[in-house]
Amino acid sequence: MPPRDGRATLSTVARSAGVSVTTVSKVVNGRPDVGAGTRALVESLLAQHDYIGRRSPAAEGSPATARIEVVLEGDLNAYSTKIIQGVLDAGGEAGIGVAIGTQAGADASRPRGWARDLAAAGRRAVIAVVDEPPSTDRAALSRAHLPLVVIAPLNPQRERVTSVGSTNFAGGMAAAQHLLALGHRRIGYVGGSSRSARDQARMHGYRAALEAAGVPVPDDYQRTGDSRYQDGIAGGAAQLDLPERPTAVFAGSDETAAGVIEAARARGLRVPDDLSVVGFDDTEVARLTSPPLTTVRQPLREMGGVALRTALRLAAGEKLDSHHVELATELIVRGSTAARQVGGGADPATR
Amino acid sequence: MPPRDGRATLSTVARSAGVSVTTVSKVVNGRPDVGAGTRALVESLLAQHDYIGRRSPAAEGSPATARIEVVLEGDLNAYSTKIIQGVLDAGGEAGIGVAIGTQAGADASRPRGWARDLAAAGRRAVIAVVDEPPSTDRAALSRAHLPLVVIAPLNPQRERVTSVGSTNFAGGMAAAQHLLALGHRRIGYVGGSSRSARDQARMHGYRAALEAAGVPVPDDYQRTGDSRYQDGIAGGAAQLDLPERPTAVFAGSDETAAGVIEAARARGLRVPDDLSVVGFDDTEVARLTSPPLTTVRQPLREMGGVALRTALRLAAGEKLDSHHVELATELIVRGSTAARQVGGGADPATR
DNA sequence: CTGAAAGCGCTTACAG
DNA sequence: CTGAAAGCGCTTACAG
Repeated sequence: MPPRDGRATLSTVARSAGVSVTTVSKVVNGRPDVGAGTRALVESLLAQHDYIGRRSPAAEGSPATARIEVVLEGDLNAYSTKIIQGVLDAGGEAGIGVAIGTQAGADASRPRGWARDLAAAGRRAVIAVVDEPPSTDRAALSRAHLPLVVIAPLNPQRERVTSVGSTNFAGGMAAAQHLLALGHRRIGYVGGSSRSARDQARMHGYRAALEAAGVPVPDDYQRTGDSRYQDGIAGGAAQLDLPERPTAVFAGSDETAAGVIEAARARGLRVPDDLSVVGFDDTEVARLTSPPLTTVRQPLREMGGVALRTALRLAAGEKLDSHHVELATELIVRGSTAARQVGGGADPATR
Repeated sequence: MPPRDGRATLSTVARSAGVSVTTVSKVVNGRPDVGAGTRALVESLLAQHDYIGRRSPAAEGSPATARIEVVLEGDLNAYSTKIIQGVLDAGGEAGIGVAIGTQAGADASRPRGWARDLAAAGRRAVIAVVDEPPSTDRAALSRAHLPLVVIAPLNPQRERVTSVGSTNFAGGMAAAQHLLALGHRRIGYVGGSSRSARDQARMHGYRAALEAAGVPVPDDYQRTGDSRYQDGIAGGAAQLDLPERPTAVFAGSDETAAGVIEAARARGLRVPDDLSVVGFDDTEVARLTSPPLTTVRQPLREMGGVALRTALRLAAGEKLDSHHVELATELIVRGSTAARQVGGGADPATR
């Protein structure tokens, strides 16, 4: 009986190639004893027929078969690690295997048949921890009937892509309000790109809090660039070297905040005595800085879990209420913020 | 021809159960038309023989089929992340898919048939980032013909397990020699458990360097516990509160070092002016402390890559030259170490 | 409830 | 380099 689902068998392909099943089998298994022309012909027909071979009943049933593919941008870091932890946790609970994309190249250079291979290997959905999913990837996944969920994209609303994020605007507001409540009035911002709606929301939350409190926000107190350690050092340096330097800085990520702390230390300024610093994310970094970092927690693990469950729901053909969900951020107060010093902001050399 | 690798087939199980292949097939597929007693018998024999069914040539061919399972202990952290990055990189180069174990429970509580399920899902080998692979896991993997490679185990030589580590003794020596060269004579150690050969090697490397230089190593300068941030705070605090506190501390991990830096900061001591600190690992943490951390680099990415290639070699049935390989550590000098201050070690309040 | 028989998809030793 | 033939592991319609 031929496979009901219309999947190609060796004999389908052999017939259409006009060769024997034996020969097709050899090509599939990469045996050397096949003529070059024959091999090329058979290979093209295998691809045309989307041949994926006989399914293994064992693998079908196995909880170890990876159902979810996690796609990353660049290297793993403290941020993506927490998200992945959440995906793994939720996968473990659901009895679902999770594979991490081994990206030989960048997203731009996915191997041919990438999405089809994922489907053939048993994936049911893809979770991407990326700023912007390339449209080529989205098209390929859609052809392979693999739903995609993006975690914390730069511009969640712009694309018609299912995504999970957090309340960036509220987080930025909470950070600034915390600093205002500590008596700070000169509050700088060092954050991510202005092309990112995500980072814009954080910055505008900060601005909204300051404006509501009647506190001015000079242009040179707002610095946007990338969100890495080096950007924190550069942005922190620029602000701390101002004639009227801020007494507090809200950084758009924990890494950036670590850079700001280092910029302060390099200038002999103490955190939090001379400078309060608030980060964003609450990755492992926030626990390890000196002092430990006050930060706006993004529930990254939870976001990973929501992404996994959403992905499974899409794979099961369910409809979603909304294609974008945001989880609440929360201010975590640690040791990097303190009440504004009397006379704070003076040059430490004059003390 | 029966499978060479000794895997059970339906007929193996049928013979040992004294029933037909048909009946065994029905049990495997959960068909209802099998007597309860027969089903129970067959099921127990399937388990006994570790039956995993025939391999799917389909999934065989797909580069997306996860061939390697990475097993973790507890949550992902900066350390395991770098290793996994190395595994992913090497997997990408080899065109090999990598899955991360979704451990619902701890290692102790692997689900029944764990290793068998992995084999059925196409895994060829397992890489464990764990202190000690439980013998139950090792037995299960061996029955499922899945080779195991352990990365940086506590006691690499003790077990007959293939493992990849780094030159811990040499690393400890390099750290201490660096501090000695900077003029330090009161050099403390805050490191991992004394039950761990890995941590012992680091400590003895440190001791060897000090003894070779004729520098005494008082007992209360050597503190062992766990290797986390909190242990660094506690260990750092204990040493910094000594009547004659060290002017430099070698910490057994970057996290511990971050804790020592925090203990110093909490006491108003500046790093590196009042206290030099050397870490171990060179994870992302080392870049983000203030000041950036001088540390002994373990080539964690490379170790992940070597583990992957070793695992594939074992899966292909190759013999290894050695069941344990160590990659070289290397001292990375950053900002947390400096020449001993003239008068260094005095209470800062008296300056 | 059980299993002999037929048949599928695939692989391989071997003849040409 | 190619494929007919034998055979493996598995499934299923069917006889008892």
